[in-house]
Amino acid sequence: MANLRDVARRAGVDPSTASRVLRGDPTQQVRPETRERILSAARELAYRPNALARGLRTRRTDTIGLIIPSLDNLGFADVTHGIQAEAAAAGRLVMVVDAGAAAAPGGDPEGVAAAAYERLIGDGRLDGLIVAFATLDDRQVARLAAQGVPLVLVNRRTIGVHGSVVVDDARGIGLAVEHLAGLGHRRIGLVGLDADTDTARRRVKGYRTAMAAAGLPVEERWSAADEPTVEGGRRAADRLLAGPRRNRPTGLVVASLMSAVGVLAALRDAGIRVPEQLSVVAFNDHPFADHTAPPLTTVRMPNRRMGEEAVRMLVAALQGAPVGDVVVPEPPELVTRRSTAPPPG
Amino acid sequence: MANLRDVARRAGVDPSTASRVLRGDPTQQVRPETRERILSAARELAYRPNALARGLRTRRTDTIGLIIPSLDNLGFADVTHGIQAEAAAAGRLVMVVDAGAAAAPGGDPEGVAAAAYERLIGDGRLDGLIVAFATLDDRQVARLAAQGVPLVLVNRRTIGVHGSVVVDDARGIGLAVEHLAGLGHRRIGLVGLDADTDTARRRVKGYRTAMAAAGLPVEERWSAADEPTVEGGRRAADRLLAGPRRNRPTGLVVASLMSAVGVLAALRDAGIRVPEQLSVVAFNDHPFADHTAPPLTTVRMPNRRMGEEAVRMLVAALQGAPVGDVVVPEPPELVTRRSTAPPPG
DNA sequence: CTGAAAGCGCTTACAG
DNA sequence: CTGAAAGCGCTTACAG
Repeated sequence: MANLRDVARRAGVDPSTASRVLRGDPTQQVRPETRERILSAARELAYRPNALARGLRTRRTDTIGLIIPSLDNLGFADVTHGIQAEAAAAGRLVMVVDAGAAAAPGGDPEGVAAAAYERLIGDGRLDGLIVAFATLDDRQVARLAAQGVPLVLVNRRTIGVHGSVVVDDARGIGLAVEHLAGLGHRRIGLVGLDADTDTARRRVKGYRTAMAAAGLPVEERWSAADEPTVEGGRRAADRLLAGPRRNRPTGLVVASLMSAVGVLAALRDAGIRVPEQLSVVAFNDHPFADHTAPPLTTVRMPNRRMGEEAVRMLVAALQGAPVGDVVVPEPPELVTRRSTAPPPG
Repeated sequence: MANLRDVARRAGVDPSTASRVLRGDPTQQVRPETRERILSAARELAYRPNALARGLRTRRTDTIGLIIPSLDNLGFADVTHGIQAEAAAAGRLVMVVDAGAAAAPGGDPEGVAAAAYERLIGDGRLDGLIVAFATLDDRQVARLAAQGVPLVLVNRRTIGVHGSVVVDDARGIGLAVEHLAGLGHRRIGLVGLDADTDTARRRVKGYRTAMAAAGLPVEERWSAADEPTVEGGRRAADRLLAGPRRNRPTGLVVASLMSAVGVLAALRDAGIRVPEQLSVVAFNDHPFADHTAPPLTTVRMPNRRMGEEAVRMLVAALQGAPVGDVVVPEPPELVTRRSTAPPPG
């Protein structure tokens, strides 16, 4: 593969001149004919600058890292799409670390994420990092940030760490509560997230606020597993069903799409009809919600925007702009499908 | 951030000596006390070798690229898992190019894939490439291979390109046909893949072979869209429903999981009950098949193994081993759920 | 057992 | 307008 010296030789110039032309250096004046010679030499040799050499010299790799607990979380798919698209638009490569997939069977995704960080960041391969790990321990996030690596949090915040993009979780949960209340439900439960993170807390808070605003009593809260998974949702629903039958909620807001699918499955197994006996709304949308049994009513959060915004913020930060803590302004939207109806009786 | 010189200085040795110790160079003898000094200097300084410098020097980056049409194809999720897990186990980073996500809205994923290839490979950031792009044009694949980049194809083959891992597609489709035939179906249709690729062809061939073996007539084949998507499946089913009512198949084998979901949706919209009036089997499995309406009977292909195998082959190739064209030996498995039953009447 | 030198392929002041 | 030099941080023959 041809390198810069080859191009320069063929064009009869010094490598430094070739470099200036090929990089489009705006401060340098180069005679048009020289530039032409260099350009065609490069073309003829199919020259591609070596990213390693360039990165070593410039300390920029035009690559950003994305640390994510699992690519399998459908509620989060749009975030990834937004990140990928915006990165491509900004000419950045993205290196994805799917902690769940990379962890050994039965292994520890957080450990993997941490190790991946160590490797990627310490390595010098990355200009910066997007951390989309809502369940990652705050201290771990703080440690990453402390290393001085440009870092943007997505879908979470941590005290002390600046640079984050979130959606209005409270408003989203609120929409779900309002929807159920509007249908006439009075006993509305929340299947939340166990993790003690800002994101989980904001969803719970949104639930409380909306319930209060609707003049409804805050029902006992059944928490899903630490991870927003189908299994977590299933267990949460099983716990709910094992409880006393009276005063059981007639409507459930589930704080993650994956858990909602598990809730649906548990209810089906228990012979409880949705929505006739119990209504279910999921936080976060995905095309698959059209195809569950029954199709799930969801709150669509502006997740794609969240992903795009995170890339924009990181790229800006790499260029010296101050990072902020933004809430994506695009409002959540209720997507009404078949899993919600007026309460029984 | 500390570099090798810092470590060497602190340990009172030459950088070359520090390098030998830190890399665990087995050919070199180093006095235990020297090695200890170096090791603790590195520890104290939290030294991390710069991957760019090392890669520039050694021409190895321990990173492999993965080009994939879309991370959203649930039928393919296990392939990605296998790749990620095996790469992590082999100490390799993986750079994923999700062509669908990176393409501009309405843009051309194949173009994106090609451009990404150009950039990544020409760049020197990658040691090799896994191409999991069943619909990518054969010529494009051939061109990639011709560049001399170590490359392994996953889930596809191309004449002239050596190094591939596939599953036994024909056997998988055969299992589906046998399942339906065993239930008593005689008119079994195939919703195939449009793409003119080896993979699509092997699935069609599996269908013909299995039908012949069961003594059944080969039904007209309704092709799905080029891409294995929900929409493609929906359109294919609509086309089927628009045809003459008599001789309509009572059982359908759908050559991709995503299309099968679309088929289910179209049938539901048309008021056709599954499985009472029409049975559906999907090629490829995913936990979500438990949650569709109705839950989908599928053929589980050894996709995870396929992904793992691809990484192993690529890593071996990078160490000089010859590449082969392997079919994953693990047999496909029928996962019986609710979308199949004996034919009506 | 360890050091000094060269070089991977770039970019960027510095000259002229 | 263009060239020569230095250096990014490593590794690896080559000496001794």
